Amino acid sequence: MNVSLNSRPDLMAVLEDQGYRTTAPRRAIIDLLERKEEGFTAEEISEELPTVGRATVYRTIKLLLKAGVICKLAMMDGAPKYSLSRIEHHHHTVCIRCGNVGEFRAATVERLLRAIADDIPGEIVGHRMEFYVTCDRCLVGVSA
Amino acid sequence: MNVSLNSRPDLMAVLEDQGYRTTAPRRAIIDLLERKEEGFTAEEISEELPTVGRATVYRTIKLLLKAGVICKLAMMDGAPKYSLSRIEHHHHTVCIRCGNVGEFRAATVERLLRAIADDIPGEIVGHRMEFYVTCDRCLVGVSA
DNA sequence: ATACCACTTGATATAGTATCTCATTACATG
DNA sequence: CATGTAATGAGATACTATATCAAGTGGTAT
Repeated sequence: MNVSLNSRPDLMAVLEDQGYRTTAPRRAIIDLLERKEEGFTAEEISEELPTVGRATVYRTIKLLLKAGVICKLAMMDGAPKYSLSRIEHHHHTVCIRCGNVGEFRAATVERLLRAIADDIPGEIVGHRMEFYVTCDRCLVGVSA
Repeated sequence: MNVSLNSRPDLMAVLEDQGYRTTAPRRAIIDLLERKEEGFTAEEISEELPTVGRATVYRTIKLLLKAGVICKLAMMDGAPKYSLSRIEHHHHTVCIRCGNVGEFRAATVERLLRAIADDIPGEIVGHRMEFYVTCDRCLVGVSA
C-alpha cells in the first residue's frame, strides 16, 4: 500500500466519510488540488478543468471547506484564494507580490487567542487571521 | 466651537487634507456614515442615499479606506462590511447573529504581532484579524 | 449483471460586490 | 464670474459565487 507515501489526507476519502459519492468530476478536481502546493483560486481550477462545470468546481470547493481540509483566505485586496490545510490549526501568510500562500502555526498565536477571549465581550465562535508579506523569494527578486 | 463635542475626526476634513474637493454627494455620504455606529455595507449606504450614484458611494468609501478612517472587514461568510475607525490600531469583533461590529485593542495583540514577525519568513507588510462572536445582546436574546 | 433512485452534474440565469467608461456637472481658484 | 479640472451619474462590465432544473451517474439491492 502506498498510503504512507503521502502524509496528506486523501481528500476524496474525507468526502466519502461524510457520505458524498465519488464522481469523476470530484476526482478530477481533487487530483488537481492535491498537486497545488501554494494556494489556488476557484477560477484557476475551473480553467484547468474545462470538462468540469464551474458550478461543480465551486460546489466541490465548498464541500472541502466544510470538511475543513482546505481553507479560504483573502488576499490583501480581499480577493479570495484557497489553500490545502496541511497542519492542524494554523494561519496563513500571503505574499503580496507573487501570491504564494504559506502556513504557520505559532504557539504565541494560540496563547493569544485564549487570552483575548477574556478581553472580548460575547462568545467567540471563530476568527480570521492573515499576514501579508513579501516572501523571501520576492525580496531577493526585488534586489536582483 | 463644537469640535470637542465629537472626538471623531471630521471625515470630510480628512479628505480635504488630501486634496479632495468637498462636494454635495461626499458630504451626504459622510454625514450618513458618521451616524452609523455599528458598521455598514456599501449597498446600505447607496440605498439610503438614492440621489447619490452607486459609483460615487463606492468611490468615496474607497477614498476613506485609503485615508485609513474607515476599515473594510469580512463577515464570517466573507461578505464585506465597513466600519468607522475610532481608535488607533485595532481589530474587530463581528457578531454572526446581528452583524454588529465592535472594535477592540488588546495589548496582547500588539505583542503578538511583534513576536510573530520572527516566526514568519519574509517581511510582514500587513495583516488581517477578525473575531466572530455572538455578542452579549444576542446571547441574551437567544435564552429569552 | 442490472435496474433503480437519490445524488450529482452542467448550462444557464441570477445575485452580490465593485470598477470602468465617458459625457455632463460642479467645485474652487484666479 | 469665467475657467479648467475634479467629480458625478447612468449604465456597462468584471469577478466571485449560488440557484435552478433537466439530464446524467454512482452505489446498492437484487
